[in-house]
Amino acid sequence: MSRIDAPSPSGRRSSRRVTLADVAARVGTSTITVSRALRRPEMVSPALRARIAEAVHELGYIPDPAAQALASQRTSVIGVLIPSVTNNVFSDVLSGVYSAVSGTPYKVQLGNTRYRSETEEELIRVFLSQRPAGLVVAGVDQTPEARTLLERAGCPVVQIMDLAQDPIDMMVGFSHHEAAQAATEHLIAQGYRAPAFIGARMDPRSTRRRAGFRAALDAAGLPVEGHEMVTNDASSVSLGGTLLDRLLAQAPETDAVFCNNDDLALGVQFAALRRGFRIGESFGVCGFNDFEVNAAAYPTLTSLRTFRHDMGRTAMEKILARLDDRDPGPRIADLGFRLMPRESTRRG
Amino acid sequence: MSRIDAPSPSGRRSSRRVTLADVAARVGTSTITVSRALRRPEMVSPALRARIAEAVHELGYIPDPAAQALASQRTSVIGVLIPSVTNNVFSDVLSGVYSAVSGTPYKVQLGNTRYRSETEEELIRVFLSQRPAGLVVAGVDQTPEARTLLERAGCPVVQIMDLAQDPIDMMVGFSHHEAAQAATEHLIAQGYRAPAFIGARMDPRSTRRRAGFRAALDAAGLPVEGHEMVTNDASSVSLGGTLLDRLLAQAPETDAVFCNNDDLALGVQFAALRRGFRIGESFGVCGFNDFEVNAAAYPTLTSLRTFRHDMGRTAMEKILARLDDRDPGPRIADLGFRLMPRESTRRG
DNA sequence: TTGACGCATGACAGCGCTGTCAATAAGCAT
DNA sequence: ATGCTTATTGACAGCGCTGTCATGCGTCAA
Repeated sequence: MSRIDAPSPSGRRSSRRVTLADVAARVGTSTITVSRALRRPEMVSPALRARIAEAVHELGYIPDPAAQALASQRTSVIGVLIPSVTNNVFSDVLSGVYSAVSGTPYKVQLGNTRYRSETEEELIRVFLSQRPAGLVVAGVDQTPEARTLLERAGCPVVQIMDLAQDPIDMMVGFSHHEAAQAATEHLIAQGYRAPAFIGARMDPRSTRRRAGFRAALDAAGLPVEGHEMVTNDASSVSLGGTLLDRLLAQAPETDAVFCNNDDLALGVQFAALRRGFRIGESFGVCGFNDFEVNAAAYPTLTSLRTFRHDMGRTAMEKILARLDDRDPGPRIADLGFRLMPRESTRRG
Repeated sequence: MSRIDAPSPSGRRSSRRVTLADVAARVGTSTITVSRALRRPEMVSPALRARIAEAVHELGYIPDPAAQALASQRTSVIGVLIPSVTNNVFSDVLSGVYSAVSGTPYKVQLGNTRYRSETEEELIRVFLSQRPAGLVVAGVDQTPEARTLLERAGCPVVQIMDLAQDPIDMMVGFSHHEAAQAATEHLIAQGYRAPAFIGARMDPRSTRRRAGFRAALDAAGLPVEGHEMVTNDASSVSLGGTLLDRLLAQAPETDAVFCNNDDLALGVQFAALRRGFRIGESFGVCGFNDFEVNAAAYPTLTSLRTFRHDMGRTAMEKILARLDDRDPGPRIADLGFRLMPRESTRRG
């Protein structure tokens, strides 16, 4: 009984898988040559290569990733660790990731850290056990253990969404501190004299944004004390309104709000409309990220545009470049940000 | 030279992987017993099991998924095929998927079909080549080839987001036709006499929603002709405003709009505020899905709530139940919908 | 006491592929 | 013609794990 005719041991599948051996038998060559024809075509003569390609097509051969991984000690899986799948920020990043990876033989595997570093560390272990081709992690604030694991990963690693001086390997992000500072300076420049900060889900990046807000107030000689309203709860539009209520109870003189993100800013704006505030004139609102809704909102909502899609795409392109032995560019890529002034801070 | 001491052939990794053999050697048992202790603990005596667990912990053993997959002809990967990673509808579904899968040994692998059935079919082939433990696909409108592939997949398959009479295997969704009809009936019941439909990204589910809209108008004896404004472009908030402009140019008598989704509805509402319409009174707006923003919007936005998180979670629970030989419940799960009447259709 | 039975454990092969090294043919300068 | 390099192909083993079947041992009814 030849190996090829043997039924699968478990009998779970009715149709036996088409293997390299089947293709090789059809062409009359060896399995290793078929393998090479598929993975490193330049090593196989054009004539043989064509016959192999034909047989592959006729038989509908698809490589078994598990066997490839086991034999080669590498996979085509690129792991992406993000804190949330519902946060629009990360869906944009993901769309960039997928746009870069589509058309390549690599696959994305997502890990949801839920904003918890223990979960992140655990997921890193799980991913590494798969010998991934590359890894993308959100943020620069990994635990020391996680950092060590990643440094020894033996594959390209990109930290995204933030910047720091000591990349594990590569980094694609922007300065949250500077971006928030620029936003706050805009409020001050527009003449608002009592700007406040509203924040939810105070992760490390949000904390840096608050620091940028404080730096701008300090530089302008404006008081910070009492002009912040933050929570660690998950962000939402309605929470923006809630936090505005609390803020105004605490600091009624507030004439502008810089929000951690656009959801909160939208919620603030809806609540301000209810209160009859003249948004943009006596009351300024600025968001963060600049989602598509901002330009359509009533009034249109000032924000700090971040390049989330580009971050995902660039991170993945750097990994792919390294895997292909091409130049991945600078270790640290600062994608910057851009102030988008709109009606909500127009000042008449 | 013992096998265990042999250097890895490629030398790519500095630290050799901890294998089952290492654990077995430490405990003084065989690899197969260690394997069983981990996968089917009831087959191993408690005493041995405890010593194995200790050795696993001390050595930091993590199984190699590729080797497991190759030997057992099954993986712990559950594939999820969705049309978009940025559409909030699918991020909610995903969060449900991840909530069900977290804590289990299964991993989610995402496929982005980009609303194209050829891409979907190709991804199904790629996923099947990995022998997934289960598969989740969006919609019920697979190509005949895709259907055949999925029927022969040899693993649990769940179609989500929609309902039909002939599930490939299992189905979790709701009736888009009935939901849209209910929304339109609400507009009519509130006294709007010239309701229109606005839609973008007219995929099969959107098309069924339009059919529901038409059915409601027909039943009420109201004209459909000229009261629809649709596009196949991707949906966005600003597009809602654009489509409203076009609609009003075509049918100025329009006194209410039922939108394909909440993004469009929000855009319609913003544009209507700009035009000075009295939203909810002389001009009604109704969305679809009921995102969190709706309840906070100004005015609050009527919508049809769908249970997206639950769809993802239920689909995954059904797969996990089948994998554990538990009862997955009915083949077809109708999660329904719920009208959420708010200010935007209040009628004074 | 004996045979049947179930439980716990082990030996062995092989999943489908690729790394390594060997073999052969072809090309080329001397 | 000779020796050497380059291009093309193949043989073989083994990646780390699990399915299958075999073995040993204690239990229990007859």
